[in-house]
Amino acid sequence: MNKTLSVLKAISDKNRLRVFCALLVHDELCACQITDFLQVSGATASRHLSQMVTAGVLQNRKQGRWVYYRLSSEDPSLNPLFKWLKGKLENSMQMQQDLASLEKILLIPCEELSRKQRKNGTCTRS
Amino acid sequence: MNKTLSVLKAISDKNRLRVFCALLVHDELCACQITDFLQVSGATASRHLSQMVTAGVLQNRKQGRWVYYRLSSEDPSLNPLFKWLKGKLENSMQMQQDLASLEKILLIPCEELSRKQRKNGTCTRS
DNA sequence: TATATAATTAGTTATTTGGCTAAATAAGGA
DNA sequence: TCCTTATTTAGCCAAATAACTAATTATATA
Repeated sequence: MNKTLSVLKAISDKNRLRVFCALLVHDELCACQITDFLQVSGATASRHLSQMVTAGVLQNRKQGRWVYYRLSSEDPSLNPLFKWLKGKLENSMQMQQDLASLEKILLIPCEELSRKQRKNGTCTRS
Repeated sequence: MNKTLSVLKAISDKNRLRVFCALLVHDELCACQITDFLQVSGATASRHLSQMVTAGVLQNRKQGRWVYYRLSSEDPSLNPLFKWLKGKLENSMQMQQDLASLEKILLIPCEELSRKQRKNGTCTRS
């Protein structure tokens, strides 16, 4: 039960659920892209992401200085849950808006995103 | 998305998930039985239950002074989630223990359960 | 009608959670 | 090697949450 609870907690926060949705569509996103997308500090994004990894919802890989996140394929028993969430969320307004803003973010190279984040101290969409 | 979030929040607390599990097996339980089962004050149980009703996970019916709760059948789109949870949880240790203690609770008439709860002020299993 | 009582709501308190900044870590390039 | 920099961790604070007791509401029955 505790394992299941941590999975549920990992997706029952708005920002974490938004990340989950984003990864339903774009199978891999960099930490800096997720930070820009959520409009929170890098530290906050990082904490959300690591909670999701710990719960087994996401997995990550490091490539140079960048860390890329994707939905975990480790535990196939989560698939029905993922599928259900996809059905529930794919037509939500929030998700539509998020996907639109992601399109723009994905046009910007990671170096530039990170530079902007460093400069702004905290989240301010240019 | 907010609707889905409130469903997820409704089941991502340990005590609420325990209630959910109990109702997977016993399709209807009285508030006083749930209170005894969770070993919390009646007020606390009541708040958990009403949160689950508000989220659309449970429904209730009043019969005299007693209120009976069951899983909601209002929104069939929740069924896949319920089914998934059932599969994940039915073999958990916690659920086994909970079902065992429920068996004992169900032998006691509601009047007596409530009297005990009133007397004890707060939760203490006899 | 008055009393007893099951459940809920109000009000309080302690804990948890989510956000921030600053410091630490890890990796690439001069 | 030393510097830059993407991410994570540590430490702090405010808001949300879950627990309790006490007060209220709603229902049955004497």
